[in-house]
Amino acid sequence: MPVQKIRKVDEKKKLKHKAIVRAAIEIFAEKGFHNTKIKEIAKMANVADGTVYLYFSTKDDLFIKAFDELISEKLLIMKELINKEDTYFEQLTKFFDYHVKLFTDEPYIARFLSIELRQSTEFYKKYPDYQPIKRYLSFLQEIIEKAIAEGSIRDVDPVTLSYIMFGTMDFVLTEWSTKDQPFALGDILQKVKDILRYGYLSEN
Amino acid sequence: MPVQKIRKVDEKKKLKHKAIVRAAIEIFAEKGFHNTKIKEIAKMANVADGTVYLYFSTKDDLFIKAFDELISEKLLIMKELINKEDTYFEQLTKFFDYHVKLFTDEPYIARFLSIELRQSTEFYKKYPDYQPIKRYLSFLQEIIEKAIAEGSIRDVDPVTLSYIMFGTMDFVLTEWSTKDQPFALGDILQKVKDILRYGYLSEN
DNA sequence: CAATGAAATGAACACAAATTCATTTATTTC
DNA sequence: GAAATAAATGAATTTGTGTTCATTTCATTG
Repeated sequence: MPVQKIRKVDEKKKLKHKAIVRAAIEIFAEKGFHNTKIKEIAKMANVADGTVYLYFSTKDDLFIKAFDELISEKLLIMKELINKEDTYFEQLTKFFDYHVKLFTDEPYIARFLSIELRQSTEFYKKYPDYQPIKRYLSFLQEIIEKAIAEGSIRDVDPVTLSYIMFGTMDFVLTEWSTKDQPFALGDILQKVKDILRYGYLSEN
Repeated sequence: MPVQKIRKVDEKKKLKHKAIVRAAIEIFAEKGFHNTKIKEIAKMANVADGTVYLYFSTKDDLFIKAFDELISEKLLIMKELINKEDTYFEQLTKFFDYHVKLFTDEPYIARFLSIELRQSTEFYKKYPDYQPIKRYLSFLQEIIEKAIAEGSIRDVDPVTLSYIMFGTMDFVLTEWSTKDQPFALGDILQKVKDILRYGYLSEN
């Protein structure tokens, strides 16, 4: 097997690719898909407008790939973090915290997630295969299934619970990021976890 | 007090206004804000392009007013329906059902709600006063407060519970409407209510 | 039933922004 | 280090669509 020569161009290519994606995420997040100009992304990534089209075929393509990379990256970190927990119950509990942490560590990320979720309705028709949240939800559902098997949570429908968890966190994060952080995320998260654990029925 | 003469034009005006709004809701819902052309709305409402601008100052304005009217209408119906329930606990329970009913009775309505929720991030900066979901959430929070006072649900934070309920229903409806009705809404709704009532903890 | 004014029309305008491509610059090869 | 190849540039092109406004149609009034 011949030693693969590492060409200078290839390194550069990867760097540019990354720079464009990062810039894209940031600006898409801030302004939404339709208010984002390729010019702006190019500028932030320090490349010419045309260069963007050497790496991505269209604006749609850039958006899709940017989001895909973001989700993949976050999912990877999530799996690493989660797998350190001893029980599946703990994994489920920590899922809330890590999700919020991962999608708020840079302030624009949460906005990108919520924007994307909506935009996806638009993309769904054009690109039926594009279901970026799916993997993320599947992972959550697996944890739920294991926690049920473990006996630490009761036998609820994993899909339903995943919708509740994700839908809630998404709405909370959307409110939070739209309204310029009107409430302490940690507090509300604690309350969410409490309600979802014990339900809202009176104890008696 | 002189008897107000009902002028033919005034009636017509109201009719056109309504026709444009209805068309707007339907097309915005189907295509999202940016993929909707005024021309199309005009066509569906059976008016000329320019006529739209006699009733609404800009496309933004039309979108905002259309959504406002939709929410107002739905909220009104919701209040009527809900007030027939005897206990606040029942009101809270039925809120789920009515919400889903109201936003799925015409197939595009749910999509409009979810699109709007997202778009609002974009509009929020331009029009800070525009917070259409607020009234709806407030109403839900009032019911929660009363149910707590009544003693039928435990003393949870009303805002948090309203986020859980709304966020969950919104995500469920988004999935449902995006994916061309992949699951029976009634079934999943039942499961959602069960989890939120009793929580996901094991009974023992 | 004229005369007046209001409402409606839709072709034309203006402009923003995605994409292209002829040209320039950088990298690799022998 | 010269020739060949690859990458990058950004001005120019193209396209799409929100909005305007001169003109036409319709409604009201006395």
